[in-house]
Amino acid sequence: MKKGEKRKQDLLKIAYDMFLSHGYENTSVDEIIEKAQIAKGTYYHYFKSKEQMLEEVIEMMIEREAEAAKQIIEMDIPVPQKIAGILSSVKPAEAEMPIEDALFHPENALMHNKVRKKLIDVLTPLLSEVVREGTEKGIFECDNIPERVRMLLVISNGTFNEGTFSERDITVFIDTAEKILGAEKGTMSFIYGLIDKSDMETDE
Amino acid sequence: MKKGEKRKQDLLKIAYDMFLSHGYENTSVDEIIEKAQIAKGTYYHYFKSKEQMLEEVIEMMIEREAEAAKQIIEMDIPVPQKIAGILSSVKPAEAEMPIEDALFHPENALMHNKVRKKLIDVLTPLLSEVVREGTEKGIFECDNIPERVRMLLVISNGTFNEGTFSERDITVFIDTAEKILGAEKGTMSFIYGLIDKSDMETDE
DNA sequence: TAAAACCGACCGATAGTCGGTTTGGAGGCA
DNA sequence: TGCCTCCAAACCGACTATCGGTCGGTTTTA
Repeated sequence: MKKGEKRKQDLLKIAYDMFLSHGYENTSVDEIIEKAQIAKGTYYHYFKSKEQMLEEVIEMMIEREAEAAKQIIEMDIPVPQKIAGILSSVKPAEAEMPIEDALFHPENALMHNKVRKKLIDVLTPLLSEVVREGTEKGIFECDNIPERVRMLLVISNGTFNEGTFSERDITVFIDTAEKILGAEKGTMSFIYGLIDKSDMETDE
Repeated sequence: MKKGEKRKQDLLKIAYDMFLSHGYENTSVDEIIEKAQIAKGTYYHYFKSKEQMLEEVIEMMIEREAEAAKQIIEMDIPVPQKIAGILSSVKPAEAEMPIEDALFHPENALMHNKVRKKLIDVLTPLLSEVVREGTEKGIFECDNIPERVRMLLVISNGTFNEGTFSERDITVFIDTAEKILGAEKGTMSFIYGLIDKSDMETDE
């Protein structure tokens, strides 16, 4: 890696950490260059704007998530499990990350949304391939697979990523997923056990 | 209405127009007070910050949408039509508004998302009541109505409000809606005719 | 020796502050 | 009723701090 390339990666890493811990809006370019020990001019030698830097940071995040998804696909596990695994990428499950937590603070809605939107775009084709595999094995029966998959991702995202959710939400989600993909009732019910109950409502 | 209250409403109206036409981020407080012919201090007498003003503007928008939804519910039309009508509130249909158009410009992602998130919260109970009515009439058959309704709103929002969508998306949405609510196949297919094709992909 | 990397003073715009002035209406009083 | 007092709400605009971004120039590197 060339000298400049290394520096750029360092800057991205620093920004990545700061954006997540304090939010994009609350992180100033001055703070970034101060932590990186470089001058303003150097920063703008590598990035044409703060927002363009955000795009690259998001790119980094997406690539990681996509890589994780691809690994799940390669695994020798039942198709429904693969789907559940990838679905967990959109929603922060029991994964190792304090990363995602910060993403939910109201402060950085901008980054939050850019990430999720792109993530859905990236995951749709990957997950579609898995579903197609499932139809061949007779587990699912449906047409328009990419559209259905995207819909699942949108639901998962919109249901489990916005604040809290209830046990019923999980039940309904499983039911809906089965119906969208044309699966036997109960095929996906194991998902219930995978959901991270920590941010679930306890009452009602 | 007291003097001050009137002024505040005027300011909100001005901000509402400007936020929609130029975006929240691209509208400065200076521009607002210039158009309103008041001083900086006066502005901050009514709003503690620009963002807090945005909250109030959004509140205004939500109330209007909710009011429109309530009117649809009161109407003497078949239950599925009511649902389609309210669903159209989340998604800009052939309605009279140049309003919504501006909401989609990438510039004001912030406002866009705040509005949609809140709108879903407000519409969920209203639409749930309609669906309950539908179950009584035997049109739908499902449990956990609020959760299912919210899911429908999330899908509608995530599918038809993010950039472009295809004819297949509509087909799949209708199919999914019927399955989520436990309706006969074809019950909701008239939705197809309601979708504003103007922002639909033409190719593929 | 040229390009890439780097520097930091400077700039314009912007959200928000602050100390002070004006206004209008409620209450006291003749 | 008419007038005065007084206080809070309404209003003012100069000022500040911060921030993203620019620019002309210097140093490093291959």
